[in-house]
Amino acid sequence: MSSLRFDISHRDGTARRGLLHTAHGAINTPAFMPVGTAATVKAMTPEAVRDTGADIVLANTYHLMLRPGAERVARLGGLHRFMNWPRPILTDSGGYQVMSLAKLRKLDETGVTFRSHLDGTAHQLTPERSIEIQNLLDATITMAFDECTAWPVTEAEAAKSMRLSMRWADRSRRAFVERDGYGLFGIVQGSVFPELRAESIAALTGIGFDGYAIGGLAVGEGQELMFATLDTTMPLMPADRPRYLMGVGKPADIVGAVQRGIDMFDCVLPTRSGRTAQAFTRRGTVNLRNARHQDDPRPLDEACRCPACRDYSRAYLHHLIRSEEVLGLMLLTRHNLTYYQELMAGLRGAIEAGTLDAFAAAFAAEQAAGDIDALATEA
RNA sequence: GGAGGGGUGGCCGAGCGGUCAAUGGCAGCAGACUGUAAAUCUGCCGGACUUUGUCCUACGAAGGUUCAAAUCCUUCCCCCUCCA
Repeated sequence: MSSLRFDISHRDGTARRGLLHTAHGAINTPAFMPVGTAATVKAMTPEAVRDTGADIVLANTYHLMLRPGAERVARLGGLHRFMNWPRPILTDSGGYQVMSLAKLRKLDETGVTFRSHLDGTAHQLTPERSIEIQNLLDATITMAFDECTAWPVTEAEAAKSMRLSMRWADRSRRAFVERDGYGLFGIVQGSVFPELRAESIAALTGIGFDGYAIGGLAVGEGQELMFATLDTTMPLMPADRPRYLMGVGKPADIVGAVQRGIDMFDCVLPTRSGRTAQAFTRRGTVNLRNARHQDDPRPLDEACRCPACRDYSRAYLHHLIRSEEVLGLMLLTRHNLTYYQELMAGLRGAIEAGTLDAFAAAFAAEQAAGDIDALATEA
């Protein structure tokens, strides 16, 4: 019996619409979790994050252990109070940094020793320490410590990496302190190899987790391979527990993954792209830095309810980006996060209505049209 | 009046006889971004063409030296610093 109640209210094909109950409030699924690595969703106030429709945000063990330090956050009352986000928080275990900071770390059976990207000092992360840190942070959902298998890999390398992650998953489970409304998720690895994914799922369900994540995808393999991997992997995942596709993704990735039964997502794309001038829209992406917008008085997307679209012109957003003004980052991040959350709301509504396939088809058609002029009429 | 320094592609600024259509930076034009070492990174950036190449026009202006000049010489124009 898990301490995280997960109610699935609707199904449409293999997709599910649910509610995950936690100590910090409920999460509507399928859910998108904005990434707030350093205890902040960059360029956003927590109020603004909530206003986009987010129920939960993600923070990062590795970054927060280096600065400001897990013990300090604990002394200050935990992450929710520290960052003024009273709702659920999921913390990544540092497993992604095992991959992304490959040049700065040494890995062995015990765990990983990182050289801090901030000051070069050495810091060790083991499954036990990662779980302890996430406990100190007061994470609502704790992630097992794993190695995000890089791409490309041979099957032998992927197997070795996955099996290490499974041993670490067992240690993570043992280190986790059960509390009501808190949970621990295991992470399925195995790259794009169906047998390895199956072996990984068997290992994790044997240990028992409150939710199951799929890791090691969207690392360069491409959407087709990612979906193919989900197609063979998802039927083996426990049906009554939330399923979380880590690090995904582009809007089209999310739609396809929801159709395949994923309940939770996180991705830096809406926030990072918001800081690099790229806006996500129903008609695809728009680069607001492009000269074509400099004289355009129209809103980015007339139908969008976010402040960037509601109160400002494309020309002004373009000017802010060009001028490297902070407001430009704020507004575009706000818009992208709003777009992602509206997409999730649309997916949830479609599952409730039993019209997910039609929703996905309409989504794809509109994205393919790619005509951003159609988003706006002169105000 | 005297002494000296300098004028380089939109801007700043290297180069100081050939490997220079000319390092860098900025600006400009695009592209990328998927559990965030990212307000970052990459490409293009004199013109034309049959565009991993060829040909034009280019380093204040005009002449000159040289097989060869942004680079050396002469004159002129303009800017800056210091001394009177």
